[in-house]
Amino acid sequence: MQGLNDILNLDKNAKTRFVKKGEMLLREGDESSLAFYIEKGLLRSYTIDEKGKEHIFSFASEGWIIADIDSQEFNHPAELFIDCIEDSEIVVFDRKCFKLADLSEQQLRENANLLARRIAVLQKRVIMLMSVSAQERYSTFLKSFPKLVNRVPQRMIASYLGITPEALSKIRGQIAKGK
Amino acid sequence: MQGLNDILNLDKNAKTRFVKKGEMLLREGDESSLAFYIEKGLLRSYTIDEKGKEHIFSFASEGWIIADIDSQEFNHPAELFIDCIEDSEIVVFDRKCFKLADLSEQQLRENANLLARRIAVLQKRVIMLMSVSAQERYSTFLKSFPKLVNRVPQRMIASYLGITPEALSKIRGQIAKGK
DNA sequence: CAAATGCCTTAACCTAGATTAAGAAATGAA
DNA sequence: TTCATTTCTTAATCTAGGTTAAGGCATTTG
Repeated sequence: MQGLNDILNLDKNAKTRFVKKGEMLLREGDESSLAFYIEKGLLRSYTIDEKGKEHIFSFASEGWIIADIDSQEFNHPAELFIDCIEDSEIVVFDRKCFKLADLSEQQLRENANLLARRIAVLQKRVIMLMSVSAQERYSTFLKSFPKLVNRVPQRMIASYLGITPEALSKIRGQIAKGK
Repeated sequence: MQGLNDILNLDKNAKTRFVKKGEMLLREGDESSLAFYIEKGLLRSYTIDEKGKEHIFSFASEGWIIADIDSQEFNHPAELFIDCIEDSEIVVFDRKCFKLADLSEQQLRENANLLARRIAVLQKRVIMLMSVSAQERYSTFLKSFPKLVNRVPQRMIASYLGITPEALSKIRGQIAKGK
């Protein structure tokens, strides 16, 4: 994962901000190339469909970056909302800086690393969504993000897994009484 | 999309190969950092689950690159199989070269571009898999890849969409008789 | 503190898509 | 060409997970 120092090198204007639970940092439709490095706390990115239902695309806690890379890369307005699940301390920086001609080789390499890791996560996620049951997806989530489980509300975990809170509750019940 | 010239610059050992329909280029478990640029033809990458069922992760036709970026980035054995849907002409190159210290800034920038675009595709795919019906996913596929529709067998399109061939056939039937 | 709002669970019912099966059409090999 | 194999379709049945609804806990907020 890309660290804070790297970001401060990439964008000299990066600023630390303290944000409150529920505070919205990016809205669908925004023309923004901002990204957020989480110093402390927990954020999420998500879409809202025509029926008003939220679909969580990612969580990001300490040491992670959250942004709408898709729309930024193609200069589209944001598809994702980003807001805070906990009061958080974040570093706000501009991903436009990642494209500037005056980046060093070292910085370019770090950027490529960041992107490659994100691809890895997404590749796994797509394969999971296509091939395994909700129960297995939940088990995998528990193994992959053990520290998030107690910080993220159930309904958001359900949304991340692509199921309803009711379905997750049922699955948890089944696991509790020994499968 | 990264072009052929860029690849030849990145890996001087890149070689053109003519491969037959059905020919397997990468197997799950392989320790390989090969990637394939498609000059002409059509390849696919996919997993096979415990029940022996195939799940297609991606197609790649003229001008595209196909590889198991996840396992390559983390030096894991391959999770994906890659084989040919049509007789194809491809350029085989080694993604290890993308990490070497002597790449030019220009080449690093092209690599970052390639990765960012892949992220964009995957972000859209994850959101689709989580939030829209099989029928809508098929419609989106038709719009996104109109040239592939007649070259890829239905059952593979179904697999890419995360549904069974029977379900896709039913959907096509419904669309044919005016929704 | 109490009221209010959200969060989690349970349970009854419903539906999209899976499974199974079988026949028709296309493809390929000899 | 013929036979065999794979692909596509249709239809009957089944099931994971969605929907709706209602009650019990938490946690905000005044």
